Amino acid sequence: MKTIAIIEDDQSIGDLLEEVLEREGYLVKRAYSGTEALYLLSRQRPDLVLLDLMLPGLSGEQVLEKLSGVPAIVVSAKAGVDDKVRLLLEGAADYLTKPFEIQELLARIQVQLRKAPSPAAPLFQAGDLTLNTLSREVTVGKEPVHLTKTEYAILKLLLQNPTQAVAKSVILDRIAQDTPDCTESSLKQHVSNLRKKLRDAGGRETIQAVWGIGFKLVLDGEETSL
Amino acid sequence: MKTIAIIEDDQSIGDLLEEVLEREGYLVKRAYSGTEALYLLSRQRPDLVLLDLMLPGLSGEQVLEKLSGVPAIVVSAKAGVDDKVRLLLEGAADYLTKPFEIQELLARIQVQLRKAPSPAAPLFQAGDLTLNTLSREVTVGKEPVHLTKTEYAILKLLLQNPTQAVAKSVILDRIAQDTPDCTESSLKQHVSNLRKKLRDAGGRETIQAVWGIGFKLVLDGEETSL
DNA sequence: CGAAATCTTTACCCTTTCTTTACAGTTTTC
DNA sequence: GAAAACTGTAAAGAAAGGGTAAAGATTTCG
Repeated sequence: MKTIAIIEDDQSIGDLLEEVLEREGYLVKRAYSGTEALYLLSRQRPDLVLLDLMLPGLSGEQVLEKLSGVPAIVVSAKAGVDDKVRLLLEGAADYLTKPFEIQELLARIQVQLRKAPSPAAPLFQAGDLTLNTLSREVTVGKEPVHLTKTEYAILKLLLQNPTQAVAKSVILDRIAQDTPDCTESSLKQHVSNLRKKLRDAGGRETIQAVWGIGFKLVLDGEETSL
Repeated sequence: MKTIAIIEDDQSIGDLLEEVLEREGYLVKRAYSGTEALYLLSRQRPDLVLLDLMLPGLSGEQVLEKLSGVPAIVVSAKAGVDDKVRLLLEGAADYLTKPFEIQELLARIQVQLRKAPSPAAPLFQAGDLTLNTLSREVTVGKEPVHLTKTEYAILKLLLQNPTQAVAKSVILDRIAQDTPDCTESSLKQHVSNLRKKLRDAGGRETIQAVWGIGFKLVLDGEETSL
């Protein structure tokens, strides 16, 4: 999901934008002044910024300087060519004059986002479970779950083979580099801890035992009658 | 020198564009129909295409499909939102309605060209942290921080992969040219020193340990642990 | 050379993680 | 139906990892 920061002091315009963007599936952050914008940007890096020029606090131009890589679409009532040219040369990715058609804005947002270097999101998902192999973060819904190295390795292996039964010997094999001394009896302990953490984070029971074999991930409320 | 292809059937408009662009220092190629455009593009790959929509032969849309990566600014007399949206979503990088100010076109051309070869940002930022690879300066907010060679290398590596867990072995690998004898135990010492310097300069705690793996940079005030 | 800065090593404490042991509940097998 | 084999969870001790300080080793630089 892409994050878009709306930097706009006019409440009603901002509300409208937020509503439209969220309906399109974007995650929206807002700031109402230049200084607030800088604070917002310092805390997190959105994929795109919608920037109003006439801001209290810092001017839009000053905010623009601080973006360092995040594309910005300037949305302004200033229709003059000089303003457009200046902002575009100063780093704006695009410039739209108010009033504008919301459809055009959405299209131009897509243009900006599609050229972002989307580095093949290394994400594994199943149900409300998400595992990011880059940040090594695991979430249940929106809830982050802290896993140990071994638990992470187990869950990742299961997520790579959803709905398939994974033999205990295979699991031990694959996590051997992380946890060389793990035996079958400690494995069941890890699985138990893992299940508890997922449960505590609000997840359904997703790791199921396969009798005599190992474990598997169940996606839906499916039952595997023996 | 950048090459721009002008695909425009109107001779006088094309001449005007060519003259202006050449005065700006671009190398200009021309095509007067859709089919000619495809031939031109098959022979050489310009850095940017200026594309008129109403072409004899193939339509602008059809040309657009064949561009495969070359950014295109559509220049058209069609001012309707539907046309704009359609073209932008089909791959156009920008859309200008005739008549337009030549200055704005030049600015938008620069916008397209400047982002072409991902210009190896000399600046890395995260939160209130800034690292300038040209001057080798690191600041927390406005406060300059003096780092040793090793500390600088570590921080730069983390800033290049924000929010990603970076394995200790990877860090050791990447800083090996600067600090060949660094081991895991000395690495944690460097990280400790680095954290202390950033802390003393007023920074938040941004370098987080990933248990058993290495370290990562946290942008938000997000918590991964516990 | 000598001083300062930098890097590595050692040591210690604390936290996290892993394995083991124990025991209760289930399923299978005979 | 009972023994055997397997699973699930808890608790505790063992092992490993991380954080920091201090001291020794090395390099840098005037």
